[in-house]
Amino acid sequence: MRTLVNGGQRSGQLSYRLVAVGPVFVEPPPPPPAAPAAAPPLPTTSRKRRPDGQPASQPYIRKPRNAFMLFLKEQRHKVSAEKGIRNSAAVNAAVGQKWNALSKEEQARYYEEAEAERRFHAQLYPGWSTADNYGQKRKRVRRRAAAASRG
DNA sequence: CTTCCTTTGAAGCCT
DNA sequence: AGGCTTCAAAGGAAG
Repeated sequence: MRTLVNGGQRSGQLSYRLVAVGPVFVEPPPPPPAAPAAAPPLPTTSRKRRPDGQPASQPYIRKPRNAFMLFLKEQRHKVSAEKGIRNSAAVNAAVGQKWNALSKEEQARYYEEAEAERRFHAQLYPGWSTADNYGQKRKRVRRRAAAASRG
C-alpha cells in the first residue's frame, strides 16, 4: 500500500483524492509475485489534447503503461543520443528492436513493473476502464493497415 | 494548433 | 471466440 501524493503532477492539475468515501481500499490488493522495487509512477499529464467536451474539472485518466512503454521511456534518451536521432518515431522503432533483442529474463522486469502499475492504477481508479479513453485522441483514424501488417 | 508517425502490449469493440 | 482498433510515450514532421 502506498500513500497517495500529488507526485509528478504539474500545477496541481490532477489531484488524487483518496478520501474515505467508501470501502474502496478495504481489501488489500493481491500480493504481487515479486514485490515491485519502486513505486509505479503516477500517470502523468499529457501534452496531447484533452478530451473534447469534457469538463476540465474531471482529470484525464491515462492508460497504465505496458512493459514496452516502460522500456521505451527508459531507453529513449539513451538510444536517441547514441544514434543521434531526435525523431520519436525513429527512436521508438530503434527501441523496439532493442526490446525484441532482450532475453525473456531481461524483459521480465518490465512486465512485472507494468503489472504493478496496472494494479496501482486500478486502486487509484477502481471504476476506470480503457474504454473511457476511446475516442479521446486523434480523429478516430482507421489504421487497419497497421493491425494487418503486424499480424 | 492538431494529428501523424512508430514501436509493443493491454484491453475493449465488433462481428 | 477471435480479429480489429485505440491508447499508452513522445517530439519532430506534416497538415
